[in-house]
Amino acid sequence: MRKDFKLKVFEVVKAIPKGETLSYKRVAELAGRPKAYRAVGNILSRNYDPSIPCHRVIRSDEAPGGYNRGSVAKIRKLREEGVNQFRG
DNA sequence: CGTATGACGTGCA
DNA sequence: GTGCACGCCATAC
Repeated sequence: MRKDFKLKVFEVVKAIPKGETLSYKRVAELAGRPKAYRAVGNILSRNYDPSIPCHRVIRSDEAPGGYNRGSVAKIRKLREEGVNQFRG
């Protein structure tokens, strides 16, 4: 069911280890819909959850993408965790 | 139920 | 290297 995709996305995103980052496409693949990276960002956006490290999810271009709290906060958090500049 | 949107990704000029 | 347009999927209203 498509709904599982959402739950899966949350599981995957929540499974992201500190200091690591996954691209929306990567998450979509792990979630089971390699072509639903579009929905991944959509889900995180429409369903922002404080228990989900969605800030560890970035674009495939190493770009921070967006963030409900502001892209700046996203980058800031990543740097705080150890991600120097999305360049691993 | 049906329509429109979006925190994306890839190709081409 | 940069900018524009299309496609693809699920969610929310």
